[in-house]
Amino acid sequence: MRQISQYLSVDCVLFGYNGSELEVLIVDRTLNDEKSGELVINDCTLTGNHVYEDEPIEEAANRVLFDLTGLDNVFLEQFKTFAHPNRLKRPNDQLWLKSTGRNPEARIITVGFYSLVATDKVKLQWKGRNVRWVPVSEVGELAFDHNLILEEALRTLQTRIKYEPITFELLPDKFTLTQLQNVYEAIWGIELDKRNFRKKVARMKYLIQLDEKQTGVAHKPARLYVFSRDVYDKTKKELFDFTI
Amino acid sequence: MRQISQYLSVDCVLFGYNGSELEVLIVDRTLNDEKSGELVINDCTLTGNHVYEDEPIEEAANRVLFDLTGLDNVFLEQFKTFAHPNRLKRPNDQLWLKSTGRNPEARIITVGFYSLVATDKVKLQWKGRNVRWVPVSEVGELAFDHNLILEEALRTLQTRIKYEPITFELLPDKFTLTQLQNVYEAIWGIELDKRNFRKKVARMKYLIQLDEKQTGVAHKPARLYVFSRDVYDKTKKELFDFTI
DNA sequence: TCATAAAGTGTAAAAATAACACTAAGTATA
DNA sequence: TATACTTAGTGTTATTTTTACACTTTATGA
Repeated sequence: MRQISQYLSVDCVLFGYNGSELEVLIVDRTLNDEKSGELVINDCTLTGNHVYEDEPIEEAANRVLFDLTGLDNVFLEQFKTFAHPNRLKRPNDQLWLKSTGRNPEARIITVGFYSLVATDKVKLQWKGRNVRWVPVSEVGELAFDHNLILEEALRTLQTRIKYEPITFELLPDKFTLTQLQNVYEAIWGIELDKRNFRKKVARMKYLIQLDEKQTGVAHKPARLYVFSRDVYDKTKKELFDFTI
Repeated sequence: MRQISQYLSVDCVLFGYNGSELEVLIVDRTLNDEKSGELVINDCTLTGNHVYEDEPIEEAANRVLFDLTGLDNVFLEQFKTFAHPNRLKRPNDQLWLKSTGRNPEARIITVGFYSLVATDKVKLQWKGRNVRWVPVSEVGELAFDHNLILEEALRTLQTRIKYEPITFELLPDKFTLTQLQNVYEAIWGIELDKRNFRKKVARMKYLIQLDEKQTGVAHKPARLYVFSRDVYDKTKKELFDFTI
């Protein structure tokens, strides 16, 4: 077995929620011709970066996230690795690899992570590149194999929220039950019954009702809730059910 | 960004079922000193292999599986990637890397797959190395970070069988309900109520009762069942439930 | 004070879960 | 050939969960 030519990177699919739709963080990728200055590449990618030598991949993913959002200790989970030898063989991707000094023949292994962030906690910034939230339903063609990566991340998210209380990560610390319901609806792309939804979450002990209400809304203000990780950690063993 | 020194491999956690316990395929790793002939390494690993240049990782995983079992089209799923820079820094692992001509300083990225095979369909063989089924509960210390990989694979399996009908992969084509129940019990390490279990599986349309019975057993013979992938594929959209 | 807008609430029928013990049907053997 | 052995196979009841469905409450703003 000989050493093969390859690189290691992480891609972070950052999901956000704008109050009505599920969004994902997208970065512009532009390249100007060295001589003519002409714009030769102008498309979009997910957020990602290479992994430093001797850097664990989880650390690399956290670094990408921190550089983008200034946030630390954010929900971040590895979901799949993409390493097909042809994943970056489209002309623009080859051009891009060359322009950044990489061997375009090499395999680039990327480990996919997804992350959930409450957009109101975040001020975006990234090395002067244009970063922005885009509704998942409006994401067009992305560079590399990033459409595939986004699809897989979304599928993972849709499944994961059925069994794990991670939707809170997309909301402000204090939120209303309607907001919580909206998050599920946005991720699954379906509508849920309000009364049945509330009956269900009423069973979640880790959802704590506050003595506070919404303010500044032109209608009956809603009660606010918080997610208690403590209560969740204490009770999650009981929650394990043997559904087959 | 410069090219870093690293390798890409796959590790396949092959789960089997022996009729009462969940088993995993384990390989001996031995190394003799070149001069003295003395046995310097004698431990065990999961089954895995490097990924060829230009080979997709799924293909590499299938290749490992095929070389071991002669089986093709077996259930095989990627579950996690392990790439910590120190994952192979124990003395025996360093020795092993050197002896196989690899730079022991390099990072070895391994993509973990797990697979379910009905042990009665399999005749083991692997490049003259000693391969054998070991009950998961009896697996001792493994080389590399393979105990961690096994743990993660098992955790994934325990979760996955709650929501997806993959336990059939561990059984002969025709199986009894008791055998099916035993598989769940072996994977979860708990006992289930027979009557309640049967009520539950009775709702699975893709579980087809045959007009056949067990033979050669010294007691009332059980009805045989098969899993119908066709029926499953047709109904699985309906099965998507919005449990939160 | 009235219009507007979302919050918040209950019931009944159907389905799923959980706990629990005996009879049936083969083989083996005395 | 009768009996022992062993696992297969089955039903009920109480509780919980799910599903479908519509009106009242409470704040703001005009």
